[in-house]
Amino acid sequence: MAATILVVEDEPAIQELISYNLKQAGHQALKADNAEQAMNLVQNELPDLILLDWMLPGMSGVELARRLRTDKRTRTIPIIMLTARSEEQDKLTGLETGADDYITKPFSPRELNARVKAVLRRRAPQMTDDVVQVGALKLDPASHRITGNNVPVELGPTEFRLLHFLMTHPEWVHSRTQLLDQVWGDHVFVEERTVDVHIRRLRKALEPTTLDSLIQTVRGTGYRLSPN
Amino acid sequence: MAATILVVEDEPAIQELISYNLKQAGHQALKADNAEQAMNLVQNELPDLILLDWMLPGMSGVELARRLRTDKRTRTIPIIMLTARSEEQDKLTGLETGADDYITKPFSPRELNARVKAVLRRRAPQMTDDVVQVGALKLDPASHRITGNNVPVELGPTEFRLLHFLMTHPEWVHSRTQLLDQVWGDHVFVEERTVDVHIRRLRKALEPTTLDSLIQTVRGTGYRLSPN
DNA sequence: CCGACATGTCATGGCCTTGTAACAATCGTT
DNA sequence: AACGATTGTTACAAGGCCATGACATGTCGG
Repeated sequence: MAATILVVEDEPAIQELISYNLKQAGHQALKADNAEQAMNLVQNELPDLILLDWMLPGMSGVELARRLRTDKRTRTIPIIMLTARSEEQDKLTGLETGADDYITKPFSPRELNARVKAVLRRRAPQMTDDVVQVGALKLDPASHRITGNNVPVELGPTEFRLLHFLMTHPEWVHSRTQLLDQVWGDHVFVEERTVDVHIRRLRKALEPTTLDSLIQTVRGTGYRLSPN
Repeated sequence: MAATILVVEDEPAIQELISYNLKQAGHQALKADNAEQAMNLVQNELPDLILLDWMLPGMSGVELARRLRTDKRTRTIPIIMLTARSEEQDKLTGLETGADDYITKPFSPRELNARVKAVLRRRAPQMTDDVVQVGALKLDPASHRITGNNVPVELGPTEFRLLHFLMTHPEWVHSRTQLLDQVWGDHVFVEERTVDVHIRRLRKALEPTTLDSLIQTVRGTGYRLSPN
C-alpha cells in the first residue's frame, strides 16, 4: 500500500481515529472537516480513495459524492461511505451516487482496513502491495523487486511504475494519454512520445530475460501487456 | 519483552492480579484506579501498552481511550480493553475507539499474557525482546547489543531503533516518511533528508563488518534491508 | 560548568533519471 | 512500389535524487 486517502469527516475524534489507522496501514491520509474543504483539497492533489461521512455540516456527503462524480477529473476516484444508519434505503441511495462500498458505524479498524484494501484491489490494483505475476514476470511492490524467469530485473522509478500498472491491467490496450494519466499522474505535462521512450527502456531492461515480448504495440492505439 | 504497561482498573483485587501476572512475565506495571489518575500517569511516563477496564467510576474506559487517541503524544499506545460483557455491540464500539484487542472477564493469566505479547508484536514488533537476525547481523533488544559476524557493533540510540525497525521488517522498502513515523514517532517534525544522514551513520557503523551492504537504497522510493 | 556524545540541518558534488528532439525503421494503404 | 503515418532507437542536456562531510545545537553525566 502507498495510497493517498482523503478522509472527510466532521467529528474530530473519528477523523483522528481513521487517519491514524490508515497511516498504520501504510497509507497517506489527507483530512477534511467538510465538503467544501474536501473539494479544495481534491483540486490540488487527487487522492486514490475517499472515505466520506454520510452526514456532514453544510453540503452532505451524498451531495459531495454526486459532484465528484460529475467532474471528469474526479469521476473515477473510489469512494467509501461512512454512515451511522443502516437502513436499506440509504444504502441504495449511497450506492446510487456511485459509492464503491459502505461502512456502517460503529466499525472496527480491522473492518475499515479490509474494505479499503478490497476497494483498492478492485479499482486501483497498482496501489496495492500484492505481488503481481504475468507469465514468467513477477513484481513485488513491497520489496520493490522484479524478476523475469527468476532473474532480477533492474528498473528506474518510472519504468517500475509503468510496468506495475501494465501488469495490474494486463490484456488491455492503454493509450499514451491513459498511461500518462495513470503512471505519471494527471496535471503533469509531458509529450506523448515520451511514453514510447519509456516503453523502449522497459523493453530493453527486460531483454536479458526475453520477456520484452510481453509488451506489445497496438498500432494507432497504444500498448498492451500480454503473456501471449 | 520488557514493556511498561499501565493497568487501569478500579477493582483492587483484579488490578493486583493483573499487575502480578505482568511482573511475572517480565514487564513493569503501572497502576491507576480511575481515568483521571491514568491521564496523569501517562503525562509523566509513556507506557508501551495500556490495559483498560471498560467500566470505570467517573470517566469510562471508552472515553479515556478516545482521549488518549486524540492526543498526539499518546495516540500510538496500544490499548487492550477489559470487559465483563461480551455483547457484540460493545466489542464494536470498543474497537471503534481504537482498542487493539479485547479481553473478556474472567480471563486466565495465560490468555492475558498471550494477548499482551500479540499486541506488542503486532503494533510494535521492534518493541519486543525477541532477538532479531538478518543474514549475519544479530540484534538483541534485551541486552541492547548488536553483532555482525559475531563482531560487536556500536550504535547511537536513533541508529539502534532504525536498525531494529529495519530488521523487524526486512525486504520491505520504507519511504523516508514511513521511517520517520515508525522510528522517530509520528508527532515529530523532522526533515526527510535527516533519514539519509542516519542511514549513512548506520552504514558507517556497520562497515567494519562489511554488513553495510544489507542496507539498500531504492532510488525514488526509500530504503530496504535485505540479506541479498 | 564543561566535555563528550547525539542529533538535525545544510551545502556540495556526483551519479542517475528523465524528457525531448532527431533520425531510422516499420506499417498500412493506395 | 511508393508514400505518409506511426513507432523504434539513440543521444543529450537538464534536473533530481542521494551520499557525504561539516557544523550548530541540544543533552546528559560528571
